[in-house]
Amino acid sequence: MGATTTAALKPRKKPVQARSAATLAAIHEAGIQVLLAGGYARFTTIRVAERAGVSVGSLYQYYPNKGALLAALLGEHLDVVVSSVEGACQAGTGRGLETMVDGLITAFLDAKLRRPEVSLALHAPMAEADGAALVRAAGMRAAAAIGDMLAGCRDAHIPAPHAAAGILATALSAVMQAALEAGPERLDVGWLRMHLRSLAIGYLHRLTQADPTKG
Amino acid sequence: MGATTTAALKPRKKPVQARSAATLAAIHEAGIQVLLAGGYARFTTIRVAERAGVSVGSLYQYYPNKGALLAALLGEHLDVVVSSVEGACQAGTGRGLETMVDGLITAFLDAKLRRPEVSLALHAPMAEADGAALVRAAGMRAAAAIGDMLAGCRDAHIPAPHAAAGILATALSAVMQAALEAGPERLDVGWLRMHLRSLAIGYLHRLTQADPTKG
Amino acid sequence: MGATTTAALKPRKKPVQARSAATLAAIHEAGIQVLLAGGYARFTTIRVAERAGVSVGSLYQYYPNKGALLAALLGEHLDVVVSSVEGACQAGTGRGLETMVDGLITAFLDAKLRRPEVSLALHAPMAEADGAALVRAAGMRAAAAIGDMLAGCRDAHIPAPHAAAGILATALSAVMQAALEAGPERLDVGWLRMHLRSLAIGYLHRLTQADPTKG
Amino acid sequence: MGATTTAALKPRKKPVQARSAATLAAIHEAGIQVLLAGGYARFTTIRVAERAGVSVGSLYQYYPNKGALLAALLGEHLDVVVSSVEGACQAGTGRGLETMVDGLITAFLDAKLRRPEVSLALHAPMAEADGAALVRAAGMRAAAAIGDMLAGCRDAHIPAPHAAAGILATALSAVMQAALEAGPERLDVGWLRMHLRSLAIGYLHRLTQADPTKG
DNA sequence: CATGAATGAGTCTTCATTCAT
DNA sequence: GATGAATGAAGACTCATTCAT
Repeated sequence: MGATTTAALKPRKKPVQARSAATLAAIHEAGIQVLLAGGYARFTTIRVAERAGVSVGSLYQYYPNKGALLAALLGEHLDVVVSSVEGACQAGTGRGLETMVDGLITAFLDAKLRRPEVSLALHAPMAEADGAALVRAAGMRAAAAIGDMLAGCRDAHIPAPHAAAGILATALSAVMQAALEAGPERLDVGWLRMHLRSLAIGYLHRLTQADPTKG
Repeated sequence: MGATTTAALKPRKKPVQARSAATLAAIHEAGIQVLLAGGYARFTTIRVAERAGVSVGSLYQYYPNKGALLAALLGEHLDVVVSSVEGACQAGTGRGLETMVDGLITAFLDAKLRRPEVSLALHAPMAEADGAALVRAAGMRAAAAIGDMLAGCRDAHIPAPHAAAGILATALSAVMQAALEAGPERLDVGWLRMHLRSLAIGYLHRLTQADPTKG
Repeated sequence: MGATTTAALKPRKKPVQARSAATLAAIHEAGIQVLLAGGYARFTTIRVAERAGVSVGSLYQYYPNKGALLAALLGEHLDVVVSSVEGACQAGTGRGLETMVDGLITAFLDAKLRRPEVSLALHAPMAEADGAALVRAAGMRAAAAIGDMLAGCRDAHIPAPHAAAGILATALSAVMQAALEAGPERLDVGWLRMHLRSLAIGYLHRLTQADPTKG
Repeated sequence: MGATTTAALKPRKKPVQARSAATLAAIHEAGIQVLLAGGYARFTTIRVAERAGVSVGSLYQYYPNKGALLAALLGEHLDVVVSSVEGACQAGTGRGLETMVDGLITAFLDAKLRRPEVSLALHAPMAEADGAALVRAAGMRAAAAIGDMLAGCRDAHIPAPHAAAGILATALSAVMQAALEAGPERLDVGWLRMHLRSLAIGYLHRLTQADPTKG
């Protein structure tokens, strides 16, 4: 299903005209809104089109099917976050552990908190079939970047840095998501940052000490 | 909506005859199978009934609606895991930090790995509306138990133990789930245990050092 | 459909034992209650059986199908009313017009108001296929009795008394039913009786004057 | 439940394209046909759509649910009849009793006999829950109009004219309906008119004489 | 005989997708 | 290109009826 699915989920055409770009953006935004308002279960093409102020037909001009739209929504969000993380990792290369982690977490928090509702809206789709694949891919990209950074840590030797990076990425994402789910307004960013930091540094620090024969 | 939903999702009747118990069990198992085979999107009452070898009508004799079946599946699994964790927490009360964490992780791993496919099957449903609520509730139960245990740690003072417990539970679950998703066969339990341990101990240890003004 | 239907709607067996009679009565009463509580749409065999405190199986011991149960409910009620009317008509034979009408209306009111809820409960079923046939038959019985009575009126010559009787029966029933539907508590019996009387006497009286060439 | 029901039963959208109008009309007509052919019990959305030569989906584009379709069918018919009656009542205002009654009955007969099958088809639905409410409302509109007319009768003082109007409307409708049910072909309109006239005039006339203390 | 679990045909309703205008 | 009416497969759920226990 891999190749076929992937192909089928590609957007139909690139917006070459200004109008197209605007329409595409409207659909995009509408998708998030619909997801937010009614959950994954009420995410229908008609509702998205209505909210975007276009007809279903137009929606299908841009996306060959519902899955492609969902994939686009997910893909963009994941890309923003992962790109941000990748940037931080490049910037952090060669630094000390705490500096690395600080940069990583700052980038991650910034990316996620720019539009917290988007993360909330996409939570359910991320768990389903095609979504999970995209998430997995994004996770691997992030883990690769983080792993590369960790491998070149100046003041600490982290064994199996790419494996550790995968675990780290997973843990940080989950805690972040859980914090968002408690309600954007109840969110204490300083508190959250502190705990993510403790989690990351504590974990990595511990890895440098315990000598895992494996990993 | 809380009460209403909860009420609407309650199973319809307890099996009083032997025949019923078998049917109920078959439906239960079939639910997992269907989820595993086709994902949440293909989880339909008809398919579940077919796989269970009963008619749709029978399914509806035990569950008032699809959501109730899903809730039952989810609820049972979550209960097994959380109960296991609660047990470990009670047993770990008054011990040292590492002992506590070891007990906790062992219980968690045992519960999750007894039937790894179940965790996989239930991943998507856990993200959707009603599922999320159940997960949240289970998470809180677990966090409460872990927090209580941490509060009475013999050899370390963990500030705001219940908050830490919540984060810990989230992180451990996510890493566990990700590990399962990589494929049950590719799973190196020893390796996983080590990393969960490092994550937990590293995090908690760090919390005792850093002096968080907040939390 | 006539003969077949009729045969199929006959109760399955006569209650020869005391227990049977009690069960039958319970089912009967439960039928009315269910109709009253949920309307015709919620009138299901299971609900009736539950309310009667018996199993569906037992219900089917007494009635071969749902229609038969409904027919029995309807039939009994119609029979009570029509019998009462027939009695009044026999008693009124040979009297004057007003005496006749008074007797008729008293009998009708008495029969209908003994258990007003029953009339309400049965309103919808009376309009449906099989019900309508029973109602028609009952109406004809009543019209026959009333017509016979009218034919022998001492102080007035009513042309085509059986035709008039049919119309009278229809009109009185409808007004009665409408009055019940307004709510049993809001019902002013004296007022209702007066109007039924005016309707009947006024109509019949008028018939004696106008010379209908036809009828 | 009043408001809710009413809202839920509203048609979904007005046809803006020519194609839509045709579809809507076809559905409407098909609804009557299905009711006539199979009775209320066989009135299903699928059958209506089939008979209309459209898909179920199309039906649901115009009516949010089955009840709404039924309500529309019923509503239109009732509105035609009541409007006709209202017109006659306005025209009859200030006239003598017999003139009034003649106008009323003519209007009523005309409206009902324009499409006798429609009345037959709608009989059963009129007795069920939502139908009954519509009928009640229509009855009140008619009674109000008739009552207003009667109140201004030139040659007769009718006590409590609106109460009398309600009873009159009920009686006339019932007799009319019963006459239709005997079969449209067996219907002698002259005969029916005469009896409706006798019923109405006889009743009203009698009311003016007898002095009812109440009503 | 009574019970109530099981059946499955039949309903209502939704929604991704197409295509005539 | 845009529109939105039409499609129809598919899903959730009900309920009359049967029959093993």
